[in-house]
Amino acid sequence: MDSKKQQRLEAQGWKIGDAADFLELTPEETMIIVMRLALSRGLKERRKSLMTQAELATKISSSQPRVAMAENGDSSVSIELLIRAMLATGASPQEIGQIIATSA
Amino acid sequence: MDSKKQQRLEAQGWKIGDAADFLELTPEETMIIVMRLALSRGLKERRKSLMTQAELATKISSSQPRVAMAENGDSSVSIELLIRAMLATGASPQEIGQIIATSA
DNA sequence: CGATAATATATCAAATATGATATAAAAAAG
DNA sequence: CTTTTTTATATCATATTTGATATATTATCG
Repeated sequence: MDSKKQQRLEAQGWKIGDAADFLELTPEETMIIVMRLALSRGLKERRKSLMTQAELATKISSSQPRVAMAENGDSSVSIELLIRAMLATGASPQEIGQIIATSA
Repeated sequence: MDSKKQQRLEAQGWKIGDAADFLELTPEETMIIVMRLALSRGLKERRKSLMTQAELATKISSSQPRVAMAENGDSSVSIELLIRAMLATGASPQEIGQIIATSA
């Protein structure tokens, strides 16, 4: 992994490093992170074609900055908020399940 | 409820529906709750054949009471903890995604 | 270009989720 | 039935997640 991407991930609160550091993550921890990133990406893709971050924020009684953090994979955003946001874009449980199923 | 009784009640001005209607939940709120319950059930099923609640708690650095709450669909348990617990029972992201996809 | 809209980053108090602990209740074993 | 194990419920201090706000940065458009 190049150091710029690493710096970005660490700035977002993730514990990502080189191969040795990476071993400190259990497979389960890695799977959770990958699921969250998959949901983030899916959210950004869906939302962009439908509405602004501010509009989505209103739909889920949240704020534009939090939607931005959700789409950027910030570690302070819960999986539940990611799912709530996905649903607010019209995503079905099937689509959400598919994203999780194919994330790792 | 049989439809005759419902018709009688509605004729009297009552709005009869299911639990979601009664609680005035949006479709999205309902979906989230159903997802959580599906994960709870899946967790309980998987865990029971493999280990005790106390053993699972240790695996996810949690406590037996919290695992009990997770399996009983307590609202104070996050979707993330449910997923972490599922993974600790050996469930794959595919299986977890499948549970979510088919929940609603 | 300059203006306007959209998105990203930082901070914060309040709400929610957390593991731990004690212990009650229920189930299983003997 | 009695003991032992397992699961459920209650409480609590701590940690995390939250929406709100201010504002910086970036994209869009005229």
